[in-house]
Amino acid sequence: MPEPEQKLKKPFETEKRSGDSITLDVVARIAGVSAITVSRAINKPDKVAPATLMKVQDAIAKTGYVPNLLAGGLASRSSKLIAAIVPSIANLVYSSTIRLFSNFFRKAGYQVILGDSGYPEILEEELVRTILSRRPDGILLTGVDHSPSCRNLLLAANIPIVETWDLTPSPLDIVIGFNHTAIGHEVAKFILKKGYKKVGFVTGNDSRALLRQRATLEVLGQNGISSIYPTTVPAPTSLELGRVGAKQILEEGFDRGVIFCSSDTLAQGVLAEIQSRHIPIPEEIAVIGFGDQLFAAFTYPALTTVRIDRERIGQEAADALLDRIQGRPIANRIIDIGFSIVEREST
Amino acid sequence: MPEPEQKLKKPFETEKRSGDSITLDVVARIAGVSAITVSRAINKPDKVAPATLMKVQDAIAKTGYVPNLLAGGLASRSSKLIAAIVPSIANLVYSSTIRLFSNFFRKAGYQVILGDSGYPEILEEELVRTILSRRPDGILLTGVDHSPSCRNLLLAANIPIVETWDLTPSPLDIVIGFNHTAIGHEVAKFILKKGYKKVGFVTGNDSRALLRQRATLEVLGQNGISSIYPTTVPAPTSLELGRVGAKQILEEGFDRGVIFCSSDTLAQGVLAEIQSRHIPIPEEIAVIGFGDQLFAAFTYPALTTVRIDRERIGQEAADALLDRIQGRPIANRIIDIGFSIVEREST
DNA sequence: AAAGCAAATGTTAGCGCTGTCATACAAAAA
DNA sequence: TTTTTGTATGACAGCGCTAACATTTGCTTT
Repeated sequence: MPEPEQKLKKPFETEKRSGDSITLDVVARIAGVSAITVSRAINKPDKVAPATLMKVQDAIAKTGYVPNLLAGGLASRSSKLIAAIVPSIANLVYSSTIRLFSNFFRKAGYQVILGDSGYPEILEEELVRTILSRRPDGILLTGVDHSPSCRNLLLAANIPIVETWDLTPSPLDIVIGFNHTAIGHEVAKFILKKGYKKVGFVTGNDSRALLRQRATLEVLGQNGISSIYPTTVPAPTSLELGRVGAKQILEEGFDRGVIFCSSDTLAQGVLAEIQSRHIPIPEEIAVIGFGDQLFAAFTYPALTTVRIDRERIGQEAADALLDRIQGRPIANRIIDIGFSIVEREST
Repeated sequence: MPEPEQKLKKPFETEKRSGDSITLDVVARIAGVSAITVSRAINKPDKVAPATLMKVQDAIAKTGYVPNLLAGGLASRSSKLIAAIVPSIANLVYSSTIRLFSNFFRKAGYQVILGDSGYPEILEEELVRTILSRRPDGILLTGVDHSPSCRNLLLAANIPIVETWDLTPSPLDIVIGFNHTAIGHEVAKFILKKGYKKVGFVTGNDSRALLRQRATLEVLGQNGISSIYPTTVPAPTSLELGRVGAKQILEEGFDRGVIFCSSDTLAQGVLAEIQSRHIPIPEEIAVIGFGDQLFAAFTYPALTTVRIDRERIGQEAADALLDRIQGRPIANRIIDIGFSIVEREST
């Protein structure tokens, strides 16, 4: 174990209002040009003569200058910041999409800031307010339900907005998602076609997941399936909660049929619980997930699930947002990316 | 499907340099006070008389004023931004820690911006430069290996820095992590104690993971274990890659013993691959993971793994960073949070 | 009643950058 | 040669806010 006390770092001399930081002016003086020329050399290099550009780049390298985007954003009224609000960054469903989204915007010269709306103690409005105080050039939201005051706040910001993961006839600006009710109906038809007589549900406590369950039940009911075992588990789904849900269903006497889970993660837990009881899958109990996450094809048995093209949500959202930001017209304000049922070994 | 063309949102009138945005001055005029009083009402409400505070709050509500933190940060030389650089936000190992970290800082009035260093095409230095241009008040890094120019950049920023997930005798500022070599040694001892004769490795291509493997091999070699099946898989680990690694080991003739994986996710894939071949776990093949993620206790069979207190990394990092930012002395610049081996059903 | 003091509020001067317009200068056109 | 055009650069003001200092107000103290 190394000695904790090496050379002690100099304490952060509270250099507020010191003047020794390296600014555009410093670089300009060293390069022998004016500040605005340095600014141009950085932001619009084609507007600067090659020889000047070189002088400026030398000066930047020599001084280790790092531009101050707070100042730049204030002056140009463009922060080069995109905000994304997701229910939880610790959920692969969202974070993998956000990763693509961020990477796309990075290439376009923007940075993405994340807001996590999954803490029950904070209101979406509060989150949005905090984020808007950074003056993002665009914003991505998850879901289409917002309180009236939140809607006002967003509209007043007068920036491009994309709502995702759901559909609405009246988006704030642009919406990219899919139809949860249609998914419920299709899953029900799939269940009927496969001939399962008993149906269990392990559903996360989330409005969209509950919507899917309701839609599935509707069609199932219309077709005479009445042996239903619904379970709701708390919102951020996990493998553990999948096991908890499955345990509950099993203890209620469910012995054969199919269990429809509101996420692939829950389904993974359901698989584990069933396997721990040595019940054959899918011969006695079949399992359906939701999302078609990367791992769904590689569980044992491989998971039948509802495929959502999450990459496409991220990509379409990024494209639409960037088009709006850069003043290009956009083709559609409402984009339905659809879904499909991927049948694998668990059914 | 709803008609895509509802009332068309007014195009974003390029209101650059318009004067109609709501600023402190507007609020001040409506409240009948000076701008600085509004500023104080927002940031230091105890410095303002209750009656004045109320007037200001009314004016804010009436106007829908949202402070501009770009301007505020520029003027106060404090952005209220904390940067966190992680190898991938789409990795639960990091994103769950970051979530706690962000939540802590949110309560303290800071926002966390994320940088994803996991794209091979971008240099850490470039990422750091982008992030520093937002003038964060503190920065969290993952890992302790940085190029010299990156170190200079970070040091020149003169802000508190926490390096995590590893240990070094000479941190940039503060380091919070654990000893990968010690883990390798302990896992080797555990393997020896359990009496396994053949040892497979499924290791992600990551310097810290490789360090652990090397340390394990060292002790194993010293104790006469020579039946070794090492596999390396590409860097962002996944369930799929776990299966790929296991398949490779199995095809090389590995038939009984233990497989040590560099992440729990890989281990999950290894479990799936072994199960798909109907080989009993742990009777014939045992599996050890790394990280003790939430799901590790709930797989079937439950996973034996190396427990890292990730929450503690996040919490200690947040505490140390905030202490530094607020000028409080910190007790230790080097914090070793240790580890433990959690034995479950897979060994 | 004068002096002293703390709390509340205001004035001023930037923070570091970029938009806008002005200017300088060289090359092309007349 | 003079005029026109375009390119490169610069001066200046101001983005919206807050630190620092200044002033005012209403008190307590002597």
